[in-house]
Amino acid sequence: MTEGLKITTLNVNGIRSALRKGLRDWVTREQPDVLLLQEVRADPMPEALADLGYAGAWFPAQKAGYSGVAVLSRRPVTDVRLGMPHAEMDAEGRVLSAVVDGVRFVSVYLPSGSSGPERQGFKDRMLLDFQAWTDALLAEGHPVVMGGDYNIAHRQVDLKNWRSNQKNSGFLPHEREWMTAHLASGLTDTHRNCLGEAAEYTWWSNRANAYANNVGWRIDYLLAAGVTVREVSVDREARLSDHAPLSGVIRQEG
Amino acid sequence: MTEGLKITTLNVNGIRSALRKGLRDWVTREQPDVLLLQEVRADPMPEALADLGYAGAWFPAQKAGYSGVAVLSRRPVTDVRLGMPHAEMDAEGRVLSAVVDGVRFVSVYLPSGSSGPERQGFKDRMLLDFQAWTDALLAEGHPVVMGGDYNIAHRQVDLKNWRSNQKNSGFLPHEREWMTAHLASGLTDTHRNCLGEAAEYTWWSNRANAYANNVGWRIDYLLAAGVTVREVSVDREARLSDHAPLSGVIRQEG
DNA sequence: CATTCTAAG
DNA sequence: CTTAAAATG
Repeated sequence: MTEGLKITTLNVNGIRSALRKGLRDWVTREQPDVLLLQEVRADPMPEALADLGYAGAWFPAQKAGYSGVAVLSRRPVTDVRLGMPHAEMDAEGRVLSAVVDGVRFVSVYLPSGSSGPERQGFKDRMLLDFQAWTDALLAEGHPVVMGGDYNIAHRQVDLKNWRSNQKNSGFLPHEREWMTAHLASGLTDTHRNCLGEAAEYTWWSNRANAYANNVGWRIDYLLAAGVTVREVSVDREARLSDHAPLSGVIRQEG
Repeated sequence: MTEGLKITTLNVNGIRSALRKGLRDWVTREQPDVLLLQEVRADPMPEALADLGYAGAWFPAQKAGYSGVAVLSRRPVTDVRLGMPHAEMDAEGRVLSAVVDGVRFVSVYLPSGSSGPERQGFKDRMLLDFQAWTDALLAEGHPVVMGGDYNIAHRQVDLKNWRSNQKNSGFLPHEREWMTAHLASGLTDTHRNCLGEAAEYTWWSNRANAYANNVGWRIDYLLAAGVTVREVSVDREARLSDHAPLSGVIRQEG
């Protein structure tokens, strides 16, 4: 039974750092049933949540200390899938999925393109491949919850300074159009669905005083197909990394 | 006039780390006239002591973040000499000297051999070259004060566990013999001279609880030729790095 | 600005 | 165990 299943997605920016900053306490308090983590950056990832009852799968990058995603769950996990059928992206540990209670949970970490044209090109190629992979996944007809760091703000309300960022990676027109098409392929933006225009940012740069001034971006998403996610919330106060945990609860359709 | 000149030698294990740990406060309190620093590990070294009145010379390693020695002084510094006339060691920034008040002050950082045979071989070659350089320096007939991290404990009293370290770099028989010959070439071990068998350790490993258990080594020296150094002391409580500052005061001969 | 990994001690 | 730098975000 998926009714009432609580789910959280979080870019931890280093699992060890997030543990230092209180991830264990946060998990103990919030009691998510499924955790979708990105940018784990530790191989092997410390099994620091095992004693809290979480098991699941890691998919690290080939390069040590870089990228990597995880799906952790307090309920049995089956049918783990590491990566997409595409060597280029899979070397960086960016897509991992597993089934819990009949729902396939996907942890995804799309690349940043902000370090230069080469990485933007990589990001653009991954957008194409990830959409193809998503299309095939949705065609299977099973419920899907997809969470992660997309490194894309969809609309103007999804970042503080949209005007000055129109030429910056993360808010480029073709990235925003990709996100529109991604959602149109059959995924609900549950955060927008629950909170509408009041949607909150999920990431703040470490530079300057971005967090204090709430100069943020909404680049983390909780998307759903064939299942409903309610009570979506962003824990802005958590400070477990430069991203905020994004959580929701699975409810029966209708 | 060199009478009363206060001198300190210290392996800072990263000048920035030592600054974080209170090097500025320590210098303000102790008021050394000449500072001989080793393992500066920053290029360019922050000029963090300039406003306290210290100027002098740096000799960094070619490799960033590695080794490097400095001579800093509150009195005018002349005749700076970078390295020895030997390319192999000078790439690692291990010997630097300068004249203050007619005395040549040498900051020396002999290599560690503990990481393997290759580095022990390098250390052994440097022992030969450094002794030849020292012989030539002493032959000039001017007063010399030489301070630094020799990475050699001379006698059994100079380390806590001499028995178990007889086959470890830093207490190898040929290293100890080299130190005996080094002193015999005309240098006084001012620390032993002042404190005798009560000589204190100057370095404690970061591993285990070496400092708390005083499992240390005396591997830093303040040596003198043609000039007398009195009131030699080790500031075990300073905790500016894994080494303790070793200080003394220059007094007139006799 | 913050992270992890590396080489080195 | 600790450091500084490198790469990366």
